[in-house]
Amino acid sequence: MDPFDDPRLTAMGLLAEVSTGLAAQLNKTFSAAGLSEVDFETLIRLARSPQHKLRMSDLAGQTSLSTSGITRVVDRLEREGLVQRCPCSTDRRASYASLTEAGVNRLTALMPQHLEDIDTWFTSLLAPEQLATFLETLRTIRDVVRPCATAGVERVEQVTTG
Amino acid sequence: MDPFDDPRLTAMGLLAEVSTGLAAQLNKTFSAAGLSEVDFETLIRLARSPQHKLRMSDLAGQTSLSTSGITRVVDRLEREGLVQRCPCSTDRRASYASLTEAGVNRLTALMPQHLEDIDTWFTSLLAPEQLATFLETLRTIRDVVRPCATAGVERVEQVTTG
DNA sequence: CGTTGATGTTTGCGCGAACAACTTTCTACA
DNA sequence: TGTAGAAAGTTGTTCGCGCAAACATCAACG
Repeated sequence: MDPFDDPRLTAMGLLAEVSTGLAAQLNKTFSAAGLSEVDFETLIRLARSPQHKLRMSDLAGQTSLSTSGITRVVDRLEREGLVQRCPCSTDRRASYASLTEAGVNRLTALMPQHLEDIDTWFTSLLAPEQLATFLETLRTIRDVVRPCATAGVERVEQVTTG
Repeated sequence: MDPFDDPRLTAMGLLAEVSTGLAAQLNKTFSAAGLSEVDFETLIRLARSPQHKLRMSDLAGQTSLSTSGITRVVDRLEREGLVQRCPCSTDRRASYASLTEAGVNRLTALMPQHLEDIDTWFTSLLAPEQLATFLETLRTIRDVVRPCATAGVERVEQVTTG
């Protein structure tokens, strides 16, 4: 038998295809707004954080970019005026990246199209209950593969499942 | 109200986190075998193709790499002896990339660990029925976002599980 | 209070991938 | 049959990102 024909490979491949294919579709809207996928990811993480700001390393933790990668992304976004660095009052090593008004505006401008894209290529394809089940399954996996995805949001104690 | 707190954003973010987080876990095994994620993706696509070979552009279509990207990947893999180019008998512009025996061996060697990884971080987390439902949903989305994912296969669709 | 090690961020460097231009070959059409 | 245009693949160029080293600051400890 062919050892490369395993249902687990198929399952994994399917997940990868969906993720990259979906990302490719959403990318169109990003680039129409002059943003890369990474740019958008960075901006939206800031937008969804308290006071629209986050420490550089927390940003790195949330985006699966390295800290040096975040430095460069924030450099670019700052040059475009979408983000600004501001010092941390309690730790002079650290700095916050915070959304500027222009950054909020840029996000706000593309958000309707982005949400429509997600609908078109993802959520509207599924019945409400099917979507809920799907998300529940994703959460199950997420909690295992990304125990630290909530860095900078909260201090969460992680329990090993034994 | 915060316009950046939409369930669709959460859903999309969850899917992205799962996909990248899972990929990061699987990557450990790849690099232990001296392969990058892209290398592995390329090799496995070849392994799962008839006669273990595929035209360069079909390879590009299946891997979401550009054709020039595939050229370089195959350059590398050929230098390592895992893949070899051979001309297409009916079209002298085209060339096939085909797995060498060394390539098959390399894949065979890491496959047990890879399958175990998929189990550990993905499939074993879900009940059989839950997994089946999950894959069904993934197929639904895949068929919409990636209509051409089967380029070069031309054959049948995979067997539906259950 | 100075030294040592840890932590947060930035820079030097190299690799890998996309885009566009180019070469070769195929196909269509007159 | 000859020409135009399309298609497959490779190469030049550019740029983004990760790794490791450097730099700045903090925390601990004598």
